[in-house]
Amino acid sequence: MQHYLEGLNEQQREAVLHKDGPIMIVAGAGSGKTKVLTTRIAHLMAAHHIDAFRILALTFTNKAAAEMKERIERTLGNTEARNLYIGTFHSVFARILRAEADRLGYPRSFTIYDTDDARSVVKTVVQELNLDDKHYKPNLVLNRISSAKNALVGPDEYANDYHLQQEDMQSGRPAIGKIYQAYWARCRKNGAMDFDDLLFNMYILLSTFPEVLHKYQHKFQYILIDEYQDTNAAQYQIVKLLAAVHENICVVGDDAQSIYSFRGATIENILQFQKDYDDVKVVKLEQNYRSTQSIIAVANEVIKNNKGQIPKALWTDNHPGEKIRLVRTMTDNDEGKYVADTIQEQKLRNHYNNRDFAILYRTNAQSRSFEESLRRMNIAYRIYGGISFYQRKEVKDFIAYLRVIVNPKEEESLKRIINYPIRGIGKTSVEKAVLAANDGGLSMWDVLGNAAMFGFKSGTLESIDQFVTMIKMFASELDKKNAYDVAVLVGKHTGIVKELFNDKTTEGLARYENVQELLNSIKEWIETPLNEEDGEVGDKSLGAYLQQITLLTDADKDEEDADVVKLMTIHAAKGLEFPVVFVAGIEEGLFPSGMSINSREDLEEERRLFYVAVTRAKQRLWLTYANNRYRFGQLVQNDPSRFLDEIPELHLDKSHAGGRAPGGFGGTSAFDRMHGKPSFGPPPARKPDQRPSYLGPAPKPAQVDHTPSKDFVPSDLSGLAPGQRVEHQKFGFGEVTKMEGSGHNPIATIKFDLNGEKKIMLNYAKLRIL
DNA sequence: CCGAAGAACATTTTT
DNA sequence: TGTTCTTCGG
Repeated sequence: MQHYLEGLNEQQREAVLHKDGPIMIVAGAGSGKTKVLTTRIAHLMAAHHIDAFRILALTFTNKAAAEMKERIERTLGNTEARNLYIGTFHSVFARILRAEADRLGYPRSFTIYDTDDARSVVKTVVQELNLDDKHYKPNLVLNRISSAKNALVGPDEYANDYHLQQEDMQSGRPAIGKIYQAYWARCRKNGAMDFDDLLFNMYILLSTFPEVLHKYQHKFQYILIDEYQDTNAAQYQIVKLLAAVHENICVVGDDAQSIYSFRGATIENILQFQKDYDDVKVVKLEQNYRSTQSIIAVANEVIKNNKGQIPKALWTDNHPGEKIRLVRTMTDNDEGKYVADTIQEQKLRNHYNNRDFAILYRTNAQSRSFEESLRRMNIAYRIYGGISFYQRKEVKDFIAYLRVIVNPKEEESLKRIINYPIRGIGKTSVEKAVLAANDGGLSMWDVLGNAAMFGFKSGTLESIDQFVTMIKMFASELDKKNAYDVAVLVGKHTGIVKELFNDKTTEGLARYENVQELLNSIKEWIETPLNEEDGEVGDKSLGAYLQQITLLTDADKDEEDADVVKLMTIHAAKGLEFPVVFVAGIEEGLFPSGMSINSREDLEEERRLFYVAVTRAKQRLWLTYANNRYRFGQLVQNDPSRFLDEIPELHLDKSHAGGRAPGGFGGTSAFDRMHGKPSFGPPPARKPDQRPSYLGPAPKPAQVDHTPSKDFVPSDLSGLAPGQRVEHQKFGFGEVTKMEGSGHNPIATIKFDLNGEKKIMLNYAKLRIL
């Protein structure tokens, strides 16, 4: 009975057994935090008979949630854990917002915008306000709006806030408030929420509808929050509301691992937790079960340079382990090569598999040199982060169709697909529709549905009508068929799948496969069993599917045990562990990032990031940096990171690759002599079709300008046929040799007397038939 | 109206 | 270096 308690140490057990009232678990890296959380939930269910439906667990990634669920199932030996409310803040709130959408004036199947979508809405809004998007850069504006939302500052409040207005004035962007208002309104009109809205609207829902608040306050008898140090103000307020009745709130976190302040997270939440509730139980987990003593020592040495932490001492009983290897290379390419070589060597010497290695870096852009060298050595790898599956153009295009079917008010997706595949509704027509919509207070979809009233010319009108009919047809199929069948129908009926299939280039093939994979994922989603009865959660509609996938990262769909080296940013590595870790690019300006060296707060966050990176390693750790690195294609010099100076010499082994001379500059070492040359192998061969650069750019074929005859009048070209002689405004006289192209886009090939053979698009060019 | 080709610009980090 | 925006020719 309760065998699951046996593997716990004293503090862990204390955290698990504490039943009611607030508890804060300060959990150092690798101290068994997930184990405590899952055991605690299992214990609540098994020993105290708490219904799974009444437990809310908020995690940082979907993957962590899935893992926890699985572990609880294993512990309890049943499938009750499926009924837990467990997931990221964003996905759990999306679920609730879906159920309560009508109260906020949103459709149930509201669209969730990812960052790209949001950016593009900002851009349109800026343009519609007649502002310069060179000055009001969408990214910058969106960040500002995002921070406001994360601080629960709404658009009107923002626009009327003296202090914020002053700030925007001083940065020369006084119109941000206006943009925020317009952006907010546009999202509402589109029936869409961005990531931040999922939090903000959840807060609005709870704070304006007492009966809703009451419902969820009572429903969630126990609340657990992982990675509490990375919660922001909005999340904090929501949690406070939800926990107010039962006060059975358990937060787990480590202030030393707070690395998301750029996303509005505030370390204050965890530092202040004890003041938020009476009688907070505090448990500290300080024993590390993950890493060697050397690794823990280095982590501790570095992090102690930060001020204002919760006092704690991370220690371990583990093997002392090897010293940490510090490696300098000449360039980032050498760094890549060194790491790949070392992986190869370690595999042989210490019998590691590919999956035992991780390469961690500060920025996504650093992945390239590692990719290249790993590929060259035939070592399988996988990159996490970067462009996720659902962000690829072809996937997004397909998803846009599905979004429009479910929520036709949604303009971004509508604009994306209205002329894909090409159906003759071009930019001007779209602009016209948008303008008409804005003038009439309608949605673009409404305008398209009544296109005849808005004076489109007949050809366009026909295309629009066909398009509208098609979307309506898809939508009506949704009542009869499941999401997968409808998606397949969309692929067939629009011709997208066929078009991609016919593209036999490598990229075309990949695009085709991606769309197939998307279809498979829908199928899989349909076939996964629903949660038990819980009405507001489980529905297998297309709308629910779409909401869910936007919140997925590619870290979430890990083909587990694939034997590959993992490459990711340090942020993405949070919560993970690997036998062997390489932390790369430890240079001033890169790590710490050049953006963060101007304030103590930012710099300390970089240091915490370094701490996170180091503590991912279980057995062996390499720290690498390069003297020179390509940035924007330009070779740039970097100094070694200040963090390296904070590591006492005795923990380091510098013998492997040049080491690092005291004071930061190095003499020539064996490694330098080996790797000092900028490149390996034969010099890059010039592509055969490339002209040598000393010849200058290839001369353009001379063009003979033609002055049109005085009586030049463009003829009606609908009957144009090969053999006819024509006059072109610019190219002069010639003979039609061939006709091709489709109905509304005919192309004639014409052999000109003076300018050679050219292809002419007839509905553009002006020709006179002689 | 559409694609190709050149220019401009971009790098923190992510739900 | 790699992507996205703009321009231009067919």
